[in-house]
Amino acid sequence: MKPTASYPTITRQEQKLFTRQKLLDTTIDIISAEGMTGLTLAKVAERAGLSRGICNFHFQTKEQLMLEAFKTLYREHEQAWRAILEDERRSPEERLNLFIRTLLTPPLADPRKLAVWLAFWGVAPHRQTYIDLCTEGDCQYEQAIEELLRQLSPGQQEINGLSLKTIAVWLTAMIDGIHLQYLIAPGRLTPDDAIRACQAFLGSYFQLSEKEPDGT
Amino acid sequence: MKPTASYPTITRQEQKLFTRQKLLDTTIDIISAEGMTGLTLAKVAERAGLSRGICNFHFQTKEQLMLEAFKTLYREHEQAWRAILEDERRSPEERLNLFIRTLLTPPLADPRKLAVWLAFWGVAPHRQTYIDLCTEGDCQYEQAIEELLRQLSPGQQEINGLSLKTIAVWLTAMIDGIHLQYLIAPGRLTPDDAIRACQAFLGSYFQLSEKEPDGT
DNA sequence: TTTTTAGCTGTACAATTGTTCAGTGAACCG
DNA sequence: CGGTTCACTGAACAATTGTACAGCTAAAAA
Repeated sequence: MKPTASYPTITRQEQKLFTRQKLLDTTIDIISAEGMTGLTLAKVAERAGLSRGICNFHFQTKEQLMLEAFKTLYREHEQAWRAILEDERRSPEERLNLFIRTLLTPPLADPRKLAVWLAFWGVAPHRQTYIDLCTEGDCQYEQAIEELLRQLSPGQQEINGLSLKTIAVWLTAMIDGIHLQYLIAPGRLTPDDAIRACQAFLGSYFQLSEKEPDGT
Repeated sequence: MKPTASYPTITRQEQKLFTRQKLLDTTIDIISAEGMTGLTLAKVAERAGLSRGICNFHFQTKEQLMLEAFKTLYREHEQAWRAILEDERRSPEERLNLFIRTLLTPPLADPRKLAVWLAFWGVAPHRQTYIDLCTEGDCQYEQAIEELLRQLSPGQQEINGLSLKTIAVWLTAMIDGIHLQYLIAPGRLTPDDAIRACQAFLGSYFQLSEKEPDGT
């Protein structure tokens, strides 16, 4: 199959970037559907409609391809939470609520995407590079949450003797745990319930107005 | 290598069970060290000091071997929490504290073991058999926690409008999330901190006496 | 003892793996 | 236009994969 010869001819540079991205997308799709053990360079190439050696051409090695796919995932995630946490137009409380809701409901928290995260995490403990990536990404993530919590409780550095950083770490742990539950025990925990769990957890440290979208 | 010819000769039946268990242990060791992608029947056989076809002989297929290893893991885990949660000699509060501490500190919560859990979970979403196993195991687990919470708040079916079951699910989500943090961001969350997180979380629903082992 | 049984060996096999690389043809540029 | 560049091809590679199975040997049974 040849490069899609569209009307306004695509430059070679664009074509390369386009193919590269397609390979990354395909990689994530396969992992999502079949898990880490189902990922094969041949499969990626075939599914992308390209030739066998294409992955090595773009990424040299399979390891590199996986790492790059992982980075893509992290970038998407970062973009999502930044858009919410750092949105100055909303009140801190609004942001926190929206943040929780966004992370615990589709499209961010859909089984397909979560499966990829889990698959990568399952590999991460055995590769320092992955751990480094996680550490770096999660650090900024938690700092952003901490910052939001700080805005939520102006002046105070501690709540009930706990630093805001600690509470931020706890919240991320809780969110990750809920994601795991979604995957491992589908249906056990409804998104609404999960949101309530986080709000209840935070409610014991901050005064949050119960926001009911609609009354019964 | 021949079967270890000990002094009191081992029966054929015992030998078979022994070998079978050794293969399962080796499987878990390899997954722990290299992840799911590092698991190979040849490697298992070699590391166990046995011949190539041994895994197929005992488990027919690789899939079966993995499933059986997963079951072993679940059994160990179940044994651990049952010993604590159902220990009638301790007060409910003691049991809850011990339960949390046990699940969040070594030897149960050591990186080696957690890595295996994570590796299996990473595969689970793609095999119904695994999910079924998880669902079954987790159900009993959560029911046991719920029962303990019930003993902790006698008479009440709800707390702050939340069912005890809901709180039990939340607690397991929190514990899983902490386990994930241990692996993905080692050192970020200390066991002491993690224990405090759970206690703080539960503290907003139950009256628990802060148990300080030693004062500074 | 002799015969039977069965746990295990180790070779063999087809399939698949990640990776290499000379070749190709279209985009690029002077 | 004509020469160069380069994204991509696809056959070939050695290595490794899961699995099958005839044969061996020591335990069990007769």
